[in-house]
Amino acid sequence: MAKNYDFKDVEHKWNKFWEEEGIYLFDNTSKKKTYAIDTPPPTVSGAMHLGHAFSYSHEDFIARYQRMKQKNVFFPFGTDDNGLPTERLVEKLKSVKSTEMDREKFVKLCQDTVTDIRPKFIQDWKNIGMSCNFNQSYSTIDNHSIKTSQLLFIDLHKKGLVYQKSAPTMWCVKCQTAIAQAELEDENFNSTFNDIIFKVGKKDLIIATTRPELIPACVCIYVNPDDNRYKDIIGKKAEIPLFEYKVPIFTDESVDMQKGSGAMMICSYGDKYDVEAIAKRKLEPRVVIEKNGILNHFADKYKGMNIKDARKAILDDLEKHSLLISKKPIQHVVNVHDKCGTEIEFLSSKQWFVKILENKKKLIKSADKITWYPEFMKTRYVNWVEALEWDWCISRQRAYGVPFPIWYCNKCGKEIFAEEKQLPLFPSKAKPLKKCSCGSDNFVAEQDVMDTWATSSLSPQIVCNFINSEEYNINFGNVYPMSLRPQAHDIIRTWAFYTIVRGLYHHNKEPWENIMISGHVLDPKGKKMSKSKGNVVEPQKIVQTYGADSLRFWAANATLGKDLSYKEEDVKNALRTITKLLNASNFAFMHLNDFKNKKVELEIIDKGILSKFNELIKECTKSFDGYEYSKSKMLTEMFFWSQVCDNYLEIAKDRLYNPDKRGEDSRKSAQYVLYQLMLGVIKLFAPIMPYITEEIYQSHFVKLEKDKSIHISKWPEYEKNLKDEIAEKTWDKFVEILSFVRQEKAKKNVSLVTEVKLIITKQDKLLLAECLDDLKAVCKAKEINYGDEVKVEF
RNA sequence: GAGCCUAUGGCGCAGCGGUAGCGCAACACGUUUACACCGUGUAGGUCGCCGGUUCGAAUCCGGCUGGGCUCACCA
Repeated sequence: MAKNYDFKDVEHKWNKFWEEEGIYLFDNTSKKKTYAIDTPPPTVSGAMHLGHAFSYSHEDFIARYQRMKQKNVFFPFGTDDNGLPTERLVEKLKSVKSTEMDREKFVKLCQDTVTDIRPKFIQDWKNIGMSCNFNQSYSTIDNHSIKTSQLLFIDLHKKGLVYQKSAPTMWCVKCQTAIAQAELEDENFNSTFNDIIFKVGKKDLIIATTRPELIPACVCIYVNPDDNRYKDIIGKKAEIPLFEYKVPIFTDESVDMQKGSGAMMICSYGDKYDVEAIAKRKLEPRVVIEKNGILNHFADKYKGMNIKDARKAILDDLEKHSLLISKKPIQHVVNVHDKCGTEIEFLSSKQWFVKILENKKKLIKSADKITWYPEFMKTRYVNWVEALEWDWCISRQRAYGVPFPIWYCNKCGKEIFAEEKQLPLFPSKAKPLKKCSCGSDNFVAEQDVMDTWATSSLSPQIVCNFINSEEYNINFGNVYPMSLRPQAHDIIRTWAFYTIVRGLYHHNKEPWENIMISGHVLDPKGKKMSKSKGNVVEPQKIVQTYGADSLRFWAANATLGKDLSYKEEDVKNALRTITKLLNASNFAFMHLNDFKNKKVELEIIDKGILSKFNELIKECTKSFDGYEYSKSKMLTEMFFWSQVCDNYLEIAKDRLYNPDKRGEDSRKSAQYVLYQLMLGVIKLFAPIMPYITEEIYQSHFVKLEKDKSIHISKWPEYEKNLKDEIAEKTWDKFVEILSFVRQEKAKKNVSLVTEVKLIITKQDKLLLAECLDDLKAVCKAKEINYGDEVKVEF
């Protein structure tokens, strides 16, 4: 059987069984304690990647462990399938451009596409053995989620925690939407640092810039008040090269005299510094870049060019007019949009913001009310919150997302919020229930949609059924706050942070008791996996080749929060353990035909290993309770391999095969221990390797155990009265002598079945008095004699 | 520039105050009635460097160096 273990068949068989039998269903009528997991909804794409397989395995270990601890595990599954990532996916799959399409048609296309690919995408999660409540799966754009998101947006408004403001905001000219600080990424670019001549009267004022295309956006010049070079021009006006208008020259202490020429142009808007300077001086901005990245009338003859072309044209013209002194090549780091890699701009636009900055302290305090695994990840959260400089911009000028439940009065401009009974709502297809206070009933719908994070940050409210829709039948207050948020570390600043914000703002309570952070998967050399490097490993291929248990067994090697290098060898190794489990249980049940699970008088050596196994249970339970599944896995693996297989099975053989010689009682004792050890080991492995453990459980144990599946059976419990120090000591000494004999035989290059004479000390004899027959048999000793030291004679 | 993590046999990792462990790889031997997808054994590390605390440090503290992640700067 072992040789032909067909994991594909086995995995398929048990997946079907679990689903049909409803093994993982969440029972909301149960009196058991609930353990609720705030599962990350993965962004729908073509396929699951290895990083997903890695961290979702980790959370499934915990879910399965808690289920075996007889908790009522609530383990919902959702997908995140709207917003920019989805739009980009649809554009790619369908070869369309949202900006060139009718919005309604594009939205429909998005819905259809996602509906189409979602089942196959979710199948990847089922294939790695996730024990989620797939029957209760949600999407962040289904009606339930839209309603939750809109209702809680209105709640934010009622509480004064959200505001609309027209201000310079971070903007992506490619995606043509505002973005939030959390969506910034750094990228290194080659550029030039250009020294350009501005005229002040007849004098030359040199200004260094990397962004010459923003010269027509310049509204003033800054120099440091202590900078002697520029004392004489302060208060005068500088003439803008090529564009022939003048701007004032101000002093400001924030100017770094060492940088560039010490004089800088303030443009609308080059960066956050510009935004602040223009606001501080109350200057009239000249916003030269339009939302699509094209320069406007402020750019005169460069109007209609994109940023890159304008930069080149302006530099060329400056050079022609001898206004460009130098063009030094530099490499500098620029903020780009994480979704498309485009350099971000600052454009003035009207956006919705959730207040963050005024509540930083409270948000930081929240970190202490949640237990972080591992603890140092809390620091990342705290650092991020401390460093925040912008409120959370949640509006996006995109097509496919949760709409804002808002209209504006065409007469007086007042904003009208939808009423709760209207939700979920598409404002363009509905009207406010009442007239505007100005008497008008002419409204225009808000066109923007919400950022996906504005909805996925409500995953606890969505899955715990805050709004009480029929699709979910969970009482919110009973499940919220949830027990655990599992996620990877890259989204602490987004998902974890935003979920905490929403928890505090809506319920004045942190959303979960615990948060468990996984690391990332690296390639065998410890480098990030990326398509461009060609070092990407697909989890479904691993599942095909080595099985889901092997993939999971490998993933269980990772300690929390730490990255792990992927090595195929390690996955292969998992298969070894699976085979070993099969062989060992086959051996055990060869000898358990007549076994009735009844307690019998145990031999001392059997008491010894049971006592040790009892300690293992204690350690594994402790590890799992602290989310250290890797420790539990390692300890179980070591115990199974070296104590159970290498030693106990060998020791027990004589009694199992020769009851006539050794006595029926000694065989019964071995049977009992064999049964307990094998059952215990597969239970300890069950959260990690659900298929092979179920296979063994169902082929052998289910006859005597009452549980329908190992995954709802009881996690082994530490039993105080099994502790037997003398028996353990006996076991240790026994194994020590056995190892010594093996060593001696290896030295002589003889087979382990070679018969020998064994000499042990009188002290050892005392300790081993009750198991000398076992020792004799397993060492193939013709006789055991006593001397001053342990010896083997051939 | 700042914060966090990290440095342990060839490789991947555990250990986190009591004189180094696991898996892979290597080597030798062994077919032994669960298993050659095997067994037994051997070899291989003064735990990055310097200092401190301690009876005692891979383990705690400080500094340095290297690696990684994150944030900031970005005229």
